[in-house]
Amino acid sequence: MKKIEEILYLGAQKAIQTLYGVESDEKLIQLQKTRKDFEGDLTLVVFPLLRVSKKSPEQTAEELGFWMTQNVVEVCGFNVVKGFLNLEVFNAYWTQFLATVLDTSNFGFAIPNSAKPIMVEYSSPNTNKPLHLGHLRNNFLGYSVSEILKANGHKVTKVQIVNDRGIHICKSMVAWEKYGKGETPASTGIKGDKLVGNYYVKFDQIYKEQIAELITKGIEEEEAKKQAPIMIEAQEMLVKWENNDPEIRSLWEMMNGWVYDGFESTYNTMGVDFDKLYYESDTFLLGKDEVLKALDQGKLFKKENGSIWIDLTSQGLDNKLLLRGDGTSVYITQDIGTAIIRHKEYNCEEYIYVVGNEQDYHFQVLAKVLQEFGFEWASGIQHLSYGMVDLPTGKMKSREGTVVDADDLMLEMKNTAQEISEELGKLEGLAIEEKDALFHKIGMGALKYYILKVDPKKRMLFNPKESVDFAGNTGPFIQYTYARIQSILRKAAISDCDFDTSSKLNTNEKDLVKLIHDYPETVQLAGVTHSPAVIANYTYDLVKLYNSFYQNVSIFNEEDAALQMMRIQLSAVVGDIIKRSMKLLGIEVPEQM
RNA sequence: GGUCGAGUAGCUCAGCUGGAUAGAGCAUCUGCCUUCUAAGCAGACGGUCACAGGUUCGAAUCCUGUCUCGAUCACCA
Repeated sequence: MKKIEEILYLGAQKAIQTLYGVESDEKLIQLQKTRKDFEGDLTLVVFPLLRVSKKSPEQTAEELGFWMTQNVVEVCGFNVVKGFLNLEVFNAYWTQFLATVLDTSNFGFAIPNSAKPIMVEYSSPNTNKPLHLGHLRNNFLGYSVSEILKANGHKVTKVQIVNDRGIHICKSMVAWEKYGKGETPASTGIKGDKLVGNYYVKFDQIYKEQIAELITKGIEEEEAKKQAPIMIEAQEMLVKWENNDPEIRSLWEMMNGWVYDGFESTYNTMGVDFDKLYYESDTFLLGKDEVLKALDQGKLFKKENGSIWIDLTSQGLDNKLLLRGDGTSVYITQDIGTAIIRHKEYNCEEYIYVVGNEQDYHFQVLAKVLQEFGFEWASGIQHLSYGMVDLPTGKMKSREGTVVDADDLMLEMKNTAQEISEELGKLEGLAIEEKDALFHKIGMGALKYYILKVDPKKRMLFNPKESVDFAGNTGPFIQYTYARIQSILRKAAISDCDFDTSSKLNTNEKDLVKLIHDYPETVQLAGVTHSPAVIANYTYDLVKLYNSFYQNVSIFNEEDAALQMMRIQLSAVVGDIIKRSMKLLGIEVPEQM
């Protein structure tokens, strides 16, 4: 079925040709949705046409409106307000469109695997401390963008790079060795990532004490930081690690293992997953090799102290260090190796890195470096740069203990969902496990929606009070509407009933159908802009409209059977779109709440 | 200081490649449950779209400058 925009565009083109003898293009024919306050469905802005018509705006609009009403079947009327030609579309177009949607599965989505393969990297935590609120935004974004790209027909591979090596994990290891007394997650009942995180904090504590002590002995602060014994131990441990010291390696493996167990449980609660995990410890050596190779090829330069650099000043960037003087690798070295391995293994056309905007410069450099190295596919590297999550009190700071733990937050959301649900008391007939699953759905729905409805690139404020709000523009509001629709569908028990396209749509219904009409474009827009917020906002608009319809129009009291069926089918379509849209956000939707 | 991003209602956010009187939610205030789930609906109140210029039939949107905030410019990750 041809879209009405296209039909009207072609109609307008013909009208202009006939009336003014001119070929027209997108610049001249500007169609847009008619604003709420005016009669009509679509509006042609005639200002750009005045040059051609050589008449007043009103007169031009009148002429075009008249011509189109006569010659375009779908147009049944028009009105003119200033330079705006408001066109009215026949009811039958909308009802037929609705019937088509009913016959289409996954309306608005592209055919799976019909578009270029894309890899999405997200999450990518350090293994020295637990996940927090910032990681939640990252994970929700990464997962959702992957789903949205799939809906746009892309074959998507979800990956993460685990930053499992480096000085940070050595710090936790040193502290555990010295003060851990053999504690394990099993012996303490503490979640693995939390336990390791505790020792990271412990390290910092001791480190500070030692610095203070050295300073009282008259040593400068700068120097004290270098001399603190526990820091020296950590650095020695890192060297041992790089030299494959078996004891250190097994301690490292054990403690990382604890962290992975902890992370797995957190990812589970979050409802995110990965097709493939990469570990920095596996990829950094390749990165080193590639850098040395490029040095041989004369693409890099070496300083006296042996450090290796790339000159990107011709590209508007600076000189960038790729390998330290002592031959050890830096952060970007590893990213170079990882990128190359990934491309070998998956040969994608686009690589999306979901990483905070604090690393904008890093990814600019990474793409340039890989291109300098001769990897053409590096032009497909894209940084999905998202803004930081702030608290009402300001930035999250681990030193000030204002970091919001991911596990704690998710549990709190679920508990709030439970409190509110039980207060409302609509859950009779649900088993305990079903209720528990429901509270999880609602709690996570609230949290994910709260975070994803904001444009990714913008910094966002996380207000704990607002986030547990379940009314208004929230996830639970959308879930609630879905549950309402399911209640209707259960009662109606629709079979594959014929749909009568002669039913006259009222304002509520037509508004809904028009919005449904926009769904495919919305999914595409979310895909090209990598923005779940586009889906979230669309869904909210749809749900708002539906609730208005629901409240103003009775379905089961309708005597006209065809009309009643149309309303039920309309509800079914809305429910289906809500469900699939929420799935794009990683949010589940309940049958009852 | 250089580079990048942001600034829209008291608060949190929408506003696509320029179009009509700038929209939601929260908060405050009014109504609506004997009818398909009131986590809802209908309404009121609330704006110098940071500021100043420019481009044009028309600017929250594009350009220039200024101000404010954030990020970044490490042999950190």
